[in-house]
Amino acid sequence: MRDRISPARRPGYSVDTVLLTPVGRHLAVLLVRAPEGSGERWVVPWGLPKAHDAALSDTGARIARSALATAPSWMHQVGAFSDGRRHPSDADLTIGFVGTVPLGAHVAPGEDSAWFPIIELPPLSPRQRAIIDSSVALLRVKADSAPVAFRLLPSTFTLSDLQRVYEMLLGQRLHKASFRRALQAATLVEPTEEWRSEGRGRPAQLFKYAPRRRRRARRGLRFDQVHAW
Amino acid sequence: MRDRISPARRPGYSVDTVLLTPVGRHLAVLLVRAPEGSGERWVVPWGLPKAHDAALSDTGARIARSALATAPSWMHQVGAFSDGRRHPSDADLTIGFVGTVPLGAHVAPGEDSAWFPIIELPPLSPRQRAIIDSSVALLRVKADSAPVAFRLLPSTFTLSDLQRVYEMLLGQRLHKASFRRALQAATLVEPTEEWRSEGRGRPAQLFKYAPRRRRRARRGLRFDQVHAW
DNA sequence: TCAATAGTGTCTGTTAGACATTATGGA
DNA sequence: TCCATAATGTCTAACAGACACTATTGA
Repeated sequence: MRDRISPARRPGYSVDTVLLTPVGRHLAVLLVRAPEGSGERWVVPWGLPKAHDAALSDTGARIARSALATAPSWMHQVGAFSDGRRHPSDADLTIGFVGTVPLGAHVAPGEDSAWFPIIELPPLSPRQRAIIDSSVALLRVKADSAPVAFRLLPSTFTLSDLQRVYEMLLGQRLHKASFRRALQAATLVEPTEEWRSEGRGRPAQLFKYAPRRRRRARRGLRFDQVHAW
Repeated sequence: MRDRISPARRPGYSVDTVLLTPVGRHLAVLLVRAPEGSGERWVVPWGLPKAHDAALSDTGARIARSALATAPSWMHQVGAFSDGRRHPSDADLTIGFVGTVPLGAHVAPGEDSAWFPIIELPPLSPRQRAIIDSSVALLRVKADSAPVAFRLLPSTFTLSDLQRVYEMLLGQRLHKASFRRALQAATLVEPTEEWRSEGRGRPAQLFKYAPRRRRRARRGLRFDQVHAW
């Protein structure tokens, strides 16, 4: 029993955008306040396709820009979702997108939106919850196949910033010396002339993303990870 | 009510199933003959959702079973596709699924369907081509995070079979001794009492998939892979 | 001065890849 | 017999992780 809206008027599909940015040691997702009496108090920014959206990604980008007042640094489709009963839209089908916002680049969200660490999400509709989970999983998968980590950082950053981003993407702490050695070997970053001092401790040199050469194939073979499907 | 497609309205979305099985040293995809005059001669098995499909995956599973005359050993959604002009259906939107068929488990396809190695695909609609490419990419990503490789093999197999499957998923040749050492460490397989002789050479022992314990976290960190988005 | 963070050098156990060797069948 | 494939043992260079140490700031 879905909402009593004339079936002919029911939208074909809706689009959700899961926007992620680093906050502290965790990823955070942008949620917007839901209208009163809609079941949940917070929802993922969503919308419906419009005639001038040539591609699916145009719809996602439009919704993201509207929620952020700026464009995300990266977006990717997560998939189509139909299970789970409630969704803010009445659509049977929702296409999910994940987007990134660089560290510190988000304007302070107003009263109608807020960044929630993914380990402390408020109650959400089952479908939106599933889309968020898939979005984080996708970002984590992309972390070691493409430098999506740098989309979560501004154009210059400290190596400690970068390590924290990798740690939140990989979900585990990393060894500092090993991290920097691997980074050196990968020639992904270049130092700048700038330094940044934050509170106590020695100031850190700022680096920029500057991939120089293709890495050679990974050494070896792994039968790792969970066995779950 | 979704199955009642009024003639005036185009269907909301179609579902494509990309079914993959090992053939020789490459993955092959099942294609079915297209009706005369439809633009292409071969198409990926596809269909439209029906009322009794509770979830998206039900539609995909139904289409796959119909094309195979059996159920695939594994299925996963690939995503939603809308770009590319032509598609066998008239739908603006296509949800793609990828499925696996174990080595040798496919019945000889009749005149109306055939397995094509993914390196020698016939002309296809742009959208279906994109869905195939994404399906293969998804399977390759899953190869080292879950033992999807075993879904491409029958219940017992030789270690050379397994290595060939990993090679087609990873897209590179592997070192035999290293492969077996890593496999041993992963405790993913157990030997059976059976042996199989194929042509010349020493007969190979048959193994079965029997994961015994969780692997410990991967050692180290990689900044590998391509930098392309 | 102490505390905190940045950054680097060295050592060691692990291991991926190379190579060699034996085993066992078919042609 | 020759050849092809299976299966395994050994060696070595590479390297992840541990540890220690210096450097440089703010409190």
